[in-house]
Amino acid sequence: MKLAASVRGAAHATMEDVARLAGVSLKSVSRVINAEPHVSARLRAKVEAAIAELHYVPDIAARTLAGSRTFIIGLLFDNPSPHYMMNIQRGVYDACRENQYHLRIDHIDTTASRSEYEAQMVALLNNSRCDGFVLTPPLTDDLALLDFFDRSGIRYVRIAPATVHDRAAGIGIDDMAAGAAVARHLWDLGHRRYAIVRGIENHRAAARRRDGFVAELMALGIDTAPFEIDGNFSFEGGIRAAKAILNCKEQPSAIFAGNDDSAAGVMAAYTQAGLSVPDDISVCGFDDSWIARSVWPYLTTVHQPMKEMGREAALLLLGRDEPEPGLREFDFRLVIRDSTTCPRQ
Amino acid sequence: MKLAASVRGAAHATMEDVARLAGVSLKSVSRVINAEPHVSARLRAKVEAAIAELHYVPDIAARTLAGSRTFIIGLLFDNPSPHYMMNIQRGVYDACRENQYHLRIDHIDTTASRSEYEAQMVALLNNSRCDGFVLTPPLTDDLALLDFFDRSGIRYVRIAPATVHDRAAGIGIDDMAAGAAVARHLWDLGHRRYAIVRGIENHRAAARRRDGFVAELMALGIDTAPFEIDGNFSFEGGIRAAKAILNCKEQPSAIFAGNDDSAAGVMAAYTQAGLSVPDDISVCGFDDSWIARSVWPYLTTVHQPMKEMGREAALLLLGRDEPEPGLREFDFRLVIRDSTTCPRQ
DNA sequence: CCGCCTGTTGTCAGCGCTGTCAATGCCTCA
DNA sequence: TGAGGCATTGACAGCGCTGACAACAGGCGG
Repeated sequence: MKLAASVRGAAHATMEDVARLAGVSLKSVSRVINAEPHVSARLRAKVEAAIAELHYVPDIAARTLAGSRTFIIGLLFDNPSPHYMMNIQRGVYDACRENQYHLRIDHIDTTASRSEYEAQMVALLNNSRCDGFVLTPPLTDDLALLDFFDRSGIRYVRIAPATVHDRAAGIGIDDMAAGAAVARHLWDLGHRRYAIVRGIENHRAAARRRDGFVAELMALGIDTAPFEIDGNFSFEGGIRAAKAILNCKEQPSAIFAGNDDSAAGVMAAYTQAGLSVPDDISVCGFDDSWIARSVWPYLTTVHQPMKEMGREAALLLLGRDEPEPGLREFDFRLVIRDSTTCPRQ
Repeated sequence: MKLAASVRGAAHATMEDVARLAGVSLKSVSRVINAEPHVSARLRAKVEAAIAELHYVPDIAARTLAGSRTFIIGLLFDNPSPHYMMNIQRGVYDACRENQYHLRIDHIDTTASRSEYEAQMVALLNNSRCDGFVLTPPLTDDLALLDFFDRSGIRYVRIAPATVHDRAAGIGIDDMAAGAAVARHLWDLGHRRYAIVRGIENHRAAARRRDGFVAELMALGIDTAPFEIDGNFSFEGGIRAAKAILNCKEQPSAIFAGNDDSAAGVMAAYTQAGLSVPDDISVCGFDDSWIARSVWPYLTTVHQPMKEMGREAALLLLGRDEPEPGLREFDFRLVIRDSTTCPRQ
């Protein structure tokens, strides 16, 4: 019975089995598997037929040992929002699995002292080598880390890079435009007084969204600059920020938060203060993460295809050759739900 | 410079280097690394000194290829709550990393038809072998899956098993007692009318919490059985459940939800209906996941040390020998926050 | 004093694949 | 027609480790 056979560790087919069946050399099978050049169509066809017939799957351990690749991709993060990371992780993970790669997840603490920071990087590499790293914000724009990787000859792909796009491959959305889209949505609703809840300090992409938001507002003809305050990308940070906003003399009618977690915190604080979202205050988040639909009212936010972005990042690293530098831009989408509406008269 | 040397893929020390430095055979080094018996203390000390001096780290690929272990642990899930999974994953992941193991995450759809279901299991194993699986609910109590693993001679550890504890190792809390603790908390607050928002149907541990909750209420002398309705462990499910509860003739003053996500949904629906949590309705969740502190009011819930449980599960699988059957019980903790209070007069 | 047993250490052949280098066949151009 | 060049294929030596088995030492009873 097939099932039983495939299950009990019963002799998986090896490359040698394939070579024998196809009547070619071991090396030729290897060439086909690795899509190397200089392989005739006829040979390739024979080998592929044999592979299919035997259900052959290459052994990663042997490939790693013999070759120079590790078949591991690293995902590096230092982001307080688990929702955000989870979506990216899912995409990276899927791409890895489909290609017989493993995923390694590592945390780097960017707030550590300089020397501790370097120690973390060295430990990262000593611990176990990998074929490339996917960098998420704020690591994406951490020049020290990029320098370190460049010096070490280690490949990486940056998610949501805000600076030096010519430096390795990047995946992102047009953050300025996304911020502008939020501004237009709120402006069209009739809002004229705004507050901004910022992200974490070194998250450059979040800063660009804020810039796009403000620039669009200026273009639209706003008369008072938005009140700005840090929100730390967290629910607690959002609560603190909202309390600060509630203490302002001039109350805004709309708030743009750096991510969904802090937006949820803002909504909670307003609700707690006896005010209604969206009737008393419109709130807009960013990311369209899980939490955007785990709060009431459902959050108006900007959807980023995080999973697809993570997937693309991994795919770039999977190839044998250095991914082209430059930014791969994905589409964002303003998702209008229940947390934004027209301001009270 | 040390850093540069360790970084540029510069000849990692191999077992042979260690053997030479320690003046012993290759095999002896291998024995020390694998903690095999029949190694004298003196030899072990020499080898360990050499390992430390060379910063030697065994090569997983070589170990996998030569030996019978894969150094991969699989985490299997089919749970709609990402928060829950994330915490477990973190624990499993940490344990793997510390021990130079890899983590593989796989999804099994338990709602698929019987034949599709079997196909999923076979694919699981064909795809890439691993040294053992960590099973999370509802997979934990899926007898078909357990049978399949037993037949295939594959090791596994069950998280939150509700049945057949003698069948392989299990990790969990005393779910009956946890449900009872919630009952007592609500009862002491003065509540006498309850509703229960159930989890997903095949999640046996959730059913046991519900049983413990009801049993304790009976013991305490409740006169009306709680109204029960499914909540699907999701925010949306919680909203639907709350709407159904709001349609009841007899309104409860307290609701016990199967997990935090559905509890958050319940709170949102009540708030939306113009009612106040906790003044009009007390709500208690389960798990103490991220969302419990990402909603307002902060959720009263039961804390399970999910990360530690995941960690322990992985550790059991890491050893060379079959983990002892039986349940390892962890402590839960009722976390009283803001979503529960005394009922209105 | 010998043989046997237990505990300890070593030898060696691969695990399944890739990189290097060599061999082969075929085409082009002089 | 022959030399040179390129495309295609193959032979073979490991990668770093473990499993099977051999070898050796010291302690014991007879």
